[in-house]
Amino acid sequence: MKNRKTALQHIENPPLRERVLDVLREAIINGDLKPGDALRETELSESLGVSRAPLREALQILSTEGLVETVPYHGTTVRVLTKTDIEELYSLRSVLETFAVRQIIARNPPDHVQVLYGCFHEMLAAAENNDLKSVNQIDRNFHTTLIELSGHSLLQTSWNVVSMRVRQVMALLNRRNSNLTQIAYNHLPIIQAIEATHEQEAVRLIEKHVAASGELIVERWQVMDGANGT
Amino acid sequence: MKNRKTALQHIENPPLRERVLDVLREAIINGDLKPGDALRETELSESLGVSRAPLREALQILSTEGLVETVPYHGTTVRVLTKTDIEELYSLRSVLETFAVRQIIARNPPDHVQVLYGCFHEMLAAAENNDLKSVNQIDRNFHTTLIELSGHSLLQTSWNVVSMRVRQVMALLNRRNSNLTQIAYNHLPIIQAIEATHEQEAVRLIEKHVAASGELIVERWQVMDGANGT
DNA sequence: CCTACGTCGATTGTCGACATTCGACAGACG
DNA sequence: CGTCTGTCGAATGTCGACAATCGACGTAGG
Repeated sequence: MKNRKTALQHIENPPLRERVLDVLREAIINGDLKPGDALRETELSESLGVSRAPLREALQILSTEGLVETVPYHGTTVRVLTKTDIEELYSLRSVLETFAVRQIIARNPPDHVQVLYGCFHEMLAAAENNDLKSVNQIDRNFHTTLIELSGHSLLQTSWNVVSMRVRQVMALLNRRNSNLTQIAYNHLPIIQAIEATHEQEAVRLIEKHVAASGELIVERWQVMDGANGT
Repeated sequence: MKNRKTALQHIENPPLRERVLDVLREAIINGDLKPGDALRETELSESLGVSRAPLREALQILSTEGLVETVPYHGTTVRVLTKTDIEELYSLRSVLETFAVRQIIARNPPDHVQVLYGCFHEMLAAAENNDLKSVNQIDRNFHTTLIELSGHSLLQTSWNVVSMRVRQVMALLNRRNSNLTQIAYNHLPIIQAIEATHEQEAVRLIEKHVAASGELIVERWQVMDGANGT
């Protein structure tokens, strides 16, 4: 029985709370649950077919992740995003990704750039097929990979929170009619700068990349938010 | 009844889970609960005099905060800190504080430096009284104030996690026999650089300040960890 | 008609009991 | 004697029911 070659897939048995958590997170991130929506415990637990206990635990986690807002004795709602929230989101994202890039260059590990090039080529292929959904997914994957390659687990934890909120924002305003191939090629110089271990250049490019993305979002947000504010 | 002048204190009525959370957090941060200690639900709920439901919710939150580690069906333990954890902790802390300082200088709001000077003078007074406990508390307060003054609520959220772990580490190796007055004066140039809006200088000083603090901790950690590792 | 109070309903908070999981020990088998 | 298997116990996971809380509505009083 020892050292069996055929690596059988490990069977997971996650507690209910994990399943519930994933379902709710996806729903929020995909925009099925929109900001401001009330998450009533009784209602949700019935429609999910679980009791309130694991549901509440899932909501707790979502709350600390910042995807929902819980007011004691008053319930839980999907977090409403303001313009300030988005600005903060992208500015912190820039800080974290910048740090990741610096770490990658400092550790300069072997064949890590290859993984990034792999992402790039995938993205390019998807872009040429005009496959918006895939491009978005690979784009996320690229940035998450950047964080992972830093080898900094605490950074990764912080990133998860930021990353999920970015996904939520993106889902609420899916970038249509953009030049996908252009988006893909935007990532190339970043990879090259990392490969060449040009820290300053890489940092500059990442900051520009994230800032551009953020400004695009904030711009569209203004339109969506409509006529509130001065 | 309207516009009553005497500002009566608002009476809080936090759910049990909040109380439990605070108690456990304090216990971990203060070192009453040491890394590796098992947090058995039945045991804890009885000694705290609450049922397992609010206790579990508190543990969930501590888990996402990274203070404890929960393995499904196996229980919760106080997170064990490795040397790598501490290095990561202080490197991320440096990134976040640096960002905060840049934000403060960029927004350059009125009389914010005064608050920092206030912290400094308090710390100096405590240091001259050789009051280690107060110095530590004011030191924490100084850095938290720095984050708050950035006006970046998302940064504040991320900071909380880092901050609590730093407290935990500090409690496990309380810095004895240090020159308290020296510690206090270390903060002065940072405030001055912020006041003069010298961004580069301020960033440099903060990085140095945090790095020095981190190295001191890691050094002592080596000793405590004893004879494990090569 | 307006204000202030009391009541109601809906929702969250808390509890104790039961079900499930998993490691560890002990015993049977080769 | 070593290995495998079955059982047991202690812990977590889940559930349904009850209690506490708070806003909103309706009503009595001025």
